[in-house]
Amino acid sequence: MLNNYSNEDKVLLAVDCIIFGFEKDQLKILLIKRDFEPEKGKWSLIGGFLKKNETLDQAGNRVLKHLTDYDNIYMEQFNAYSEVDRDPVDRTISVSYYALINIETHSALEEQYAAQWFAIDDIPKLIFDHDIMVKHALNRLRYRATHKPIGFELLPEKFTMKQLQKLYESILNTKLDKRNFTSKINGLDILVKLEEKDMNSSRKGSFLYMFDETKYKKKVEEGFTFKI
Amino acid sequence: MLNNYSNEDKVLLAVDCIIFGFEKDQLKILLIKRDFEPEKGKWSLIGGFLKKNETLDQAGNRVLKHLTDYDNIYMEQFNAYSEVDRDPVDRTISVSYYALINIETHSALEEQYAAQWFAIDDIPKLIFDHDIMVKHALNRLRYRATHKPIGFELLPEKFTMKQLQKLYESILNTKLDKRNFTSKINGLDILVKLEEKDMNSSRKGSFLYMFDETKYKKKVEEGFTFKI
DNA sequence: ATTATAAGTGTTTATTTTAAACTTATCAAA
DNA sequence: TTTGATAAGTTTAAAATAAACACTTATAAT
Repeated sequence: MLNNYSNEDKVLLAVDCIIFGFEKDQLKILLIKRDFEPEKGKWSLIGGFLKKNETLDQAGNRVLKHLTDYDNIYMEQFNAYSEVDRDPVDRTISVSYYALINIETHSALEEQYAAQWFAIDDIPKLIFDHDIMVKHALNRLRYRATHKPIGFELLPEKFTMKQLQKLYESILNTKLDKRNFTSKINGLDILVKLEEKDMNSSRKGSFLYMFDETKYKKKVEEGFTFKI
Repeated sequence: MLNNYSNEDKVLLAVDCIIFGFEKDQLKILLIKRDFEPEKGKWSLIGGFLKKNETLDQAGNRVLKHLTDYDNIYMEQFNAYSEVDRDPVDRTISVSYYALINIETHSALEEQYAAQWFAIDDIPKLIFDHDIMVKHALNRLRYRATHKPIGFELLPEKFTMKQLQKLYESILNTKLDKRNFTSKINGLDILVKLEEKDMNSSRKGSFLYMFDETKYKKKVEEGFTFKI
């Protein structure tokens, strides 16, 4: 028997990232205009090739750091795509990640890379199989939102209860009852209510909240079922 | 800009399968004795390399067909493993699948391949990162069992309510109350109760059931939450 | 002072889940 | 043929959770 794998086929391995953000009460994803052929000028996910000496997680982080200049963005791997002709240039298998980022603090290099945020219900046609990746990423994010707290990575540091509700509504694609939502979230005991109010959206003003990071992360560990 | 990917690194892509079966009231996985170096003679998952002209799903099916001589085994991809040194021979990324099979009807070629079924709480040390793959596969199977009906692919055609309960218990690693379990399962409306009884386990005999395949598959589509 | 607006808050009902134990069918042995 | 042993089969009540639902309040602008 062989003790090497020299007869096996090698392939290119790409990492593609669905970058979720939340802005103006809308869930959005970040896309770039592809700047090389084929499909140059078409909208595309952010991606890159795995290098010899890095893990997939590292490749994903590298790709995101390049674009956003931030390290340690929250990412989760979710599926590998392997249709033989998915990339017309060369046989490429893609492992996809979704990432959650705070749009305000990561405004960074969007212009430089011809990147643009698109509301989730207004996504243009994407290259290759990227459309289906986005669909799967959204499903995964929905699952995430109903089994672990969400928002820490997506919302600004201080946010209103309404913003949090809108975040859930846009992820779950549904309307929620304000009273039920509030008591469910308060029941999780992951928020800190501040004295401060946001006076932009009403005369009365709405109290701002922050996540209690320790409690939040503990709940992420534990998991639960958030019934919508 | 380049319109090819000639500067990118290519890697080997493997598919590894965690094959679940259910026998003697126990959830089991099928392992083989690796017959080449390195780690020759050690227990290992069933796997193989992705070929140039097949998808990952096809590679998984090919690997399983080779071992069990069956096509169209139920499989689900669940994670890619990419630690740089995970395989000492060459850089290899593994995409893992779990498969569900009916041990009785797939007894097939196990001996020929030095394959052996191991109860899930009695798994030997495995090569490389296969231990962690098994752990993740079990988590995924647990999730599967609490969100879609399970059993069709794992149980014999006719089975008792107790067998089904034992299946759930071994997947979820918990004890369930017989009365609550029965009414929950009956509530799903996916079983057909036969006139026939299995007289092996008691004097009274226990009724045999089959899955109503149409209803079962419909529920698999829909999904639900099975609270344990 | 009045008005307009979004924020904030509680209770009741319906549904789901959990807990919990006795009866029944059958075979084997007396 | 009666009796005993064994696992199969069944139901209800209490508790917890989720869903439905509408009025009051704080504030800025007029």
